[in-house]
Amino acid sequence: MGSGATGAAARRAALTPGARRVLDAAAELFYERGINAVGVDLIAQRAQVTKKTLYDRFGSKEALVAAYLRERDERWRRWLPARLDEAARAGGPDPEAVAIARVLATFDALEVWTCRENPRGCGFVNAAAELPDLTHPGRVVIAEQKRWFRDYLRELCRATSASDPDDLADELALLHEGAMVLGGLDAVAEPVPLARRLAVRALTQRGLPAA
Amino acid sequence: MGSGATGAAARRAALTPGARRVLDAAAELFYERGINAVGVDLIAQRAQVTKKTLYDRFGSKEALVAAYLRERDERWRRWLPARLDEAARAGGPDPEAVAIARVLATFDALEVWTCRENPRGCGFVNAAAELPDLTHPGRVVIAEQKRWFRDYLRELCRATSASDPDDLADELALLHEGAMVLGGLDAVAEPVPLARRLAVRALTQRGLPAA
DNA sequence: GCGGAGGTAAACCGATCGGTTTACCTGACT
DNA sequence: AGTCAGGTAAACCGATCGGTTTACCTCCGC
Repeated sequence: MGSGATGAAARRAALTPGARRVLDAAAELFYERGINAVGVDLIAQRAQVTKKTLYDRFGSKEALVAAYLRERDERWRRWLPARLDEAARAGGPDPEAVAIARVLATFDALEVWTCRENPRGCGFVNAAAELPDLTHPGRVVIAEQKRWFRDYLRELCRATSASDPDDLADELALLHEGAMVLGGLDAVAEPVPLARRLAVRALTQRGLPAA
Repeated sequence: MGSGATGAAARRAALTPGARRVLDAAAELFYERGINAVGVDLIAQRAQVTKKTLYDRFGSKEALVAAYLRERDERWRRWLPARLDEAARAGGPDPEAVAIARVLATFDALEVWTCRENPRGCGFVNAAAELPDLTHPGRVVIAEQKRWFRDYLRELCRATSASDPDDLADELALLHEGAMVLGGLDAVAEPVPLARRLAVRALTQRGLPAA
């Protein structure tokens, strides 16, 4: 753990070309068809790799599932803040206004993200449905992801002058989850804007001037 | 469709004792472990029935999955309105107040329901995660369930003097889904009260006196 | 020039998958 | 007395599951 690249980037770069293809194929298949419905043989075939290579790199299907979820989580953690920084730069000089803009920008980001990556609903919620065992390594990643997002929302809310920002963060988390689920079931036409309007209301209720 | 019992009750009563046990066992196992993780052999064993009986009564696993979801849907459709009628009777003589009480009572009902039947999140959302094929008979039942609940919420909202009641109903649906998902992941301590508070805000925003 | 990492190809393992078949038994209704 | 629905018990089917093994090949760095 000395000098040079560390953490997520290092782990990603450390992947063998074959392993990279395996993980990509697994990600696509697990999300689109469900984890238990996809066998390792199919993954190996899609990745143009033998099963031996798959097991040499990942050890087990369980571990591959965890790797899939971990990478999905990392992508989200890298992408979301970048997106919010963009929105913040576009805002005015007023720090309070910027903080509020960042909170609401999470919904604009969600809109883009769900279109691109979540047509079948939240990958973590779907995975949790298939992994009832709480000790499964994938379940641990899911718990970490939900925890991270909650804490991130708290940060954003605390940056505003909202009363009870932690409570506000929980409300926003609920709105995000609801929008993703409804989007996956297409039970409602435009769930994200719906959630955003509810979020605006939650902000104004707390005395914030939400444009 | 002449005299005597009809519809759901008839379908339920029509079940053979063996078939009844199969459906009960399947419901428990499908919900707790996931649909694809449960084999027909295990279901038959739990129901103390041979596989032949299972296939004689249900024809296929697909059909059994659909029957499981259909019964879950029927239970919910029977239970929820009964619950709301209770809440309405407890309300005062003012019809507007009663209508509002019924809307909010959906969240009190949800609280009870999730404790009793949904510790692992919404059974329909979980099932949808495992059934990517939109033509699967189970998927059809899921679509019907979401549709029914949406329409039911619209009814409730239209009974109030809320402006744009259909839109309000969509918001409430989103809050319900969000609360169920968060409850299943226990990412938040008390998701249902959280959703209920957001619902109250949605009502007051529309000029309704939500107690 | 040699060893080890990364890989292919393919056979193999026991277990389980969804589903079928044959033979026999039981109790209720006609 | 006879029929038939609802069942048990158990063998059987081909396919697939997650996972392992053996043998061989290739390229890169020391």
